[in-house]
Amino acid sequence: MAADEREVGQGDDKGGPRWPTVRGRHAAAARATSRDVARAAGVSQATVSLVMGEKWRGRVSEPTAEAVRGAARELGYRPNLAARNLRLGRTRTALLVVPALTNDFFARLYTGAARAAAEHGVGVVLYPSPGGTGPAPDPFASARATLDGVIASSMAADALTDIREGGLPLVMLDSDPERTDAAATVNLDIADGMHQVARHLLGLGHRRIGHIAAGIDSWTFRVRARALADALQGTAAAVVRTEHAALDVHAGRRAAERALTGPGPRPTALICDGDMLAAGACKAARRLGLRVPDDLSVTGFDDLPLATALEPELTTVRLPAEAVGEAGMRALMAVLDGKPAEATALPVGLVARRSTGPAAGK
Amino acid sequence: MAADEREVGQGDDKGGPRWPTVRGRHAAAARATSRDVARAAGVSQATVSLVMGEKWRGRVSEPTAEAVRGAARELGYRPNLAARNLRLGRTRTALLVVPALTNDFFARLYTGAARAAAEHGVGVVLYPSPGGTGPAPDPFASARATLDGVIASSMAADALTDIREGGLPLVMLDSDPERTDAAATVNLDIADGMHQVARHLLGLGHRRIGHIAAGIDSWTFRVRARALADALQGTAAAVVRTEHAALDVHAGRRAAERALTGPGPRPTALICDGDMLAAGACKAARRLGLRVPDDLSVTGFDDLPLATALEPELTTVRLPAEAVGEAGMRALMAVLDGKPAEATALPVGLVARRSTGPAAGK
DNA sequence: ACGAGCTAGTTATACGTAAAACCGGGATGG
DNA sequence: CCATCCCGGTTTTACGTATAACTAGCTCGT
Repeated sequence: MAADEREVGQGDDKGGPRWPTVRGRHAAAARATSRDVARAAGVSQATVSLVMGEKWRGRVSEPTAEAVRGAARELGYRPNLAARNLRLGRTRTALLVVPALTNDFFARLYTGAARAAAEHGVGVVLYPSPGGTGPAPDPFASARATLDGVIASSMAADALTDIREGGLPLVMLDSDPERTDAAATVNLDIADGMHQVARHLLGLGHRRIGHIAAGIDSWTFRVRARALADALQGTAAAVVRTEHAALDVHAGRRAAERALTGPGPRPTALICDGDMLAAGACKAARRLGLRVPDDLSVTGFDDLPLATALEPELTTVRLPAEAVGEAGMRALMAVLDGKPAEATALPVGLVARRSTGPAAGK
Repeated sequence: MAADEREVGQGDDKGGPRWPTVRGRHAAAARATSRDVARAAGVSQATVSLVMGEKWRGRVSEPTAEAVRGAARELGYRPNLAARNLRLGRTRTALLVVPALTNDFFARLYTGAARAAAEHGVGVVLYPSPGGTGPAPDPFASARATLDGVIASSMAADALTDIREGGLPLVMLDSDPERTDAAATVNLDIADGMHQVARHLLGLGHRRIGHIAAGIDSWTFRVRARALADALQGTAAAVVRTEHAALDVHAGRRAAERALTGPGPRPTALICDGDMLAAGACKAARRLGLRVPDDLSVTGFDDLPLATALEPELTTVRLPAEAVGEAGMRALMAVLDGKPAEATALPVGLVARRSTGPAAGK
């Protein structure tokens, strides 16, 4: 075939119209195509596709297949994924939307999602929704690949409307299961986690509890406040103080100082919506001359590496972030396979360490 | 054209061979193509392409362009990126290879790279090289997109050989600038950082120094050890003890215990190759009844959020991780624009906090 | 002996986009 | 008054792959 006589990456030599080569300036030395491999192996391009696609059993003889593989190796052939994606109409790529990776929870979530994806032969593209400044482009353009589906954390709220418009199968993480149009949801049983914290502190005799809450309007934090109230309902204990803070140590310290120095009786325990906040609360206690856990018990949420780096080590609620990512990816795979939507809730567990103790002055 | 008469997502009606639709099972309700938009707007597909590509000035009249935009909006048209990538032979996508995102340094590095990429209208795909178990697929397959270039941390060593074979423009981060085939390199001035640490401790009167080193064979850690030796050369101080540890709190604590309880005179200061290790060292000190910084000074490396969460706050070397990511991405963009390769070195700075103090028993 | 079935391939599309080349017709210039 | 240029498009083609449909040659059962 005339078209097959051309050199790798060169235009053909017919008299027809010539197009300048529109490759990137660094075209990686004109990659070999399946046609180049075919020519080198003396077979048709279709045969190369068959062999490379592992679908050649009973279609191509072993010697021919080996010749193709040899030629491919020789030429350093790698299939052009853009072409494959176009042909197949699917990319085996999922988009993961999270607020920020510098938050360890989401980094772990990504890790789990990536692992589950790899098991399915799927890639993961990230869209860290730009909460701060910076350009906030179309998530789909930002993820420069066509996508098969999307997994989104409800905390990446600012990107969600764009994403719904994408019309792709969507798995929501940590979102209100009551009111979501997602194909599936994966949640943590945050309410149970908060109940465990409350029971733990009640058992230690605490009656006056402070809540250092995340100053973020997100389902998971609303659930925590409600669950805490529920758990203390009908007991001798109560939330005597609630302070809101951004999710970092500094903000946590200041919120804890407010909680500990405000009017009324001082809490004997602080429940914090995150380990960072708890670390801040510990610093606040130290500043105020309170010992943890003797004078003040502190609990966190997340079980970051930080929790065991602190002194005393933090009593906290372990959130299985990787499991969330894995479950989310598996749910997406199920949806893509046409299986019915599901709402998964993963258990969380209190990890009692040394930052909680019997209530002081009981 | 007969081909233009077809319904969205349907095959044409000619008598020719019919192929079953090979789209994903969840084909997102058969997305509109540029041809559909063209038909709706009463123009040719080429015109749609012109208008959507923002290259229509002087080629398409304003009313026509507006009609196209209207039709596109109406149909929810989004260009098929796989097709665009195939056509253009470039994807505006870069691959970032890092060891793990759960390491805050690399999470920040990613953040910076993603920001710089967004400024160039480029997307970033991650390949967290699987240091542990799990499937370790071809990085290029894992990133299910064709790529314009690669940015790789030298710490993701296990993936590097595959990557070089990809033949893509490569920017190396934190790698030996002497011996790399990368198109550009971005490094931190780690040696200077270690010199600053050494000077700081020398100034505080420390003479016996322990080094809690990362048990990872990577350029950055080799540089640290060498720089530390250099800095102490010709002074009254010396490294009296070196212990290696994995980069986590627990390993750090055990290494520090070895360093503090081993034979010979006890170090009065521990220089740690990471904040996690330093946190472990602080725990070791507490276990051994040593006060930080009164009895033992401890320094870290990284300046993680952890550094200010600890008590006392950690003296450490701030590594501008985001700047590394940004510089790496900018270097890649420059390489792709055909600009000459460069070797960038970014400054690092000591942050003196409370975990270091005058040498005990001087 | 001969058609059916199998083997080992080949041929012919089509995916959706970008853009070079082409083209009708009105304005313009000499 | 005719050649030229510009405007506003259209036609055509190629990117590289996957796969349905076709086919030549061979085997085998009856």
